[in-house]
Amino acid sequence: MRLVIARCQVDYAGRLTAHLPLAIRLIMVKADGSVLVHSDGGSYKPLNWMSPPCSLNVADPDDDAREDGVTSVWTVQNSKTDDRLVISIHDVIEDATHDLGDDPGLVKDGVEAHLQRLLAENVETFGVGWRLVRREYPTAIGPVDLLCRDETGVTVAVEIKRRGEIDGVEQLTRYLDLLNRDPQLSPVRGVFAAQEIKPQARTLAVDRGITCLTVDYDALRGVDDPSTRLF
Amino acid sequence: MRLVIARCQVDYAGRLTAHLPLAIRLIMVKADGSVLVHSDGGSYKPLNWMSPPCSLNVADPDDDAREDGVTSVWTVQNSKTDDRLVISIHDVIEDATHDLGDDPGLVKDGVEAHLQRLLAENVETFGVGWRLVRREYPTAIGPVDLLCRDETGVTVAVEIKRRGEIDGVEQLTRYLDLLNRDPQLSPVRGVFAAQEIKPQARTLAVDRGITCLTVDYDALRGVDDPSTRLF
DNA sequence: ACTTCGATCTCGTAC
DNA sequence: GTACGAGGTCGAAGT
Repeated sequence: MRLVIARCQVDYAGRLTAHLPLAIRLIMVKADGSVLVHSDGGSYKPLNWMSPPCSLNVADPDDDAREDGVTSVWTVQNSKTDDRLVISIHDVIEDATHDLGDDPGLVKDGVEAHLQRLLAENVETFGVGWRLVRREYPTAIGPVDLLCRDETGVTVAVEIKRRGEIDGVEQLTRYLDLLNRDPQLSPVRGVFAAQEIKPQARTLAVDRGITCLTVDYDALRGVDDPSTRLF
Repeated sequence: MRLVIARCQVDYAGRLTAHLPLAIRLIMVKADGSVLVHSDGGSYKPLNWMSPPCSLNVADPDDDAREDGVTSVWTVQNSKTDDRLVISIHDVIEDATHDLGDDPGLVKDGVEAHLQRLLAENVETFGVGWRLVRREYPTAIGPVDLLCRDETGVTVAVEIKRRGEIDGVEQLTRYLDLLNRDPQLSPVRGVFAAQEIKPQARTLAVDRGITCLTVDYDALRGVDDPSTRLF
């Protein structure tokens, strides 16, 4: 990884065009060739960047640029698209390179996929006698998270979210409209399951006859682990 | 901005939990207190980070950690939420601080707002004889991007997106429901215009009788009067 | 202050 | 490889 602190100007042309006026910034060149331009604020997103695969070319400025104080022009060109980042460097304040080696990568826990897997493996969370028809049941407008049958054999579409908001209720409503057109399945009822359901989403769901279920992720994970089972 | 190259382990606990095994990484501490942990690959997103407002506390490791080789423990705590990032530092390879000053910020061109302006100025893109009634036509549930009349005088509501997805079709549907209640306007038909329309969004739109149109931004900018361009 | 929505979204994952 | 949805999304514009 190469870290350069420099007074520079940056221009991006690709999916849009963007321009950064002259200022001191950090330019990070990663081992895979990607380039990030960071200022000393904001959040994790760089002001400008180029994603891999790309290549960096360093050239001398033309006469006009040299007169403006440019000492070096870095062109970062994406190898697949025609996206291009041009960094006009005026002054280099620091330039250091370090070998970081490979990164073992991030391990995450607690995202929606885990919740869906846990619920698929424990459909009795919804009620005794429930059966899973399939996970990611396909429809023309996208897959339904879980398709189940309840203890009476009625089909149930389950929408799972980490945080239940109105969008999720709308999504489930669309699925129910579509599924209920299929005489093989109809009537289909809906369950909206989330770790946390916003009051507005709950109100809308109930108004549409959709059952809401808040799920305790830690408790559900506990069900999976025999050592923590109560009996 | 402080740049530290260090062999470290990182743990995040907040909206999810995440863990980074021991490796050499770049730790960036920005002037606003935010912290970014980058590896030497991937794209612009850090492996882990803490957004402002937050504070950094440096402490000595406890005995267990010290035996594992930890020399210093950095705790970055968000001031608003209870999100917390814990960086266990084993070896510091470099530690440098630079004053970057304020950044004048990014100037962009080519985003959805520009697409809307271009289409408003070139309604014949939709068909010969079309007229623009107005841009941002106000309704009780928000403004319709473009309200037009087609060559037969029928009112058309146009929803514009850079990338057309299901949300946009839902939005247009709500506008059409509302506009069709107005006897002065009814019948109103819909056009969903985007640089790129996802198959699922297209399916839903067609099912609802909405016309889909993919727009070539560069071609449209080509027919545009150069004097009205941003740059 | 709060909400809504776009984004060079990025990133994972299923098909 | 492509397509789709989630995200510790971030950030800006409008209310």
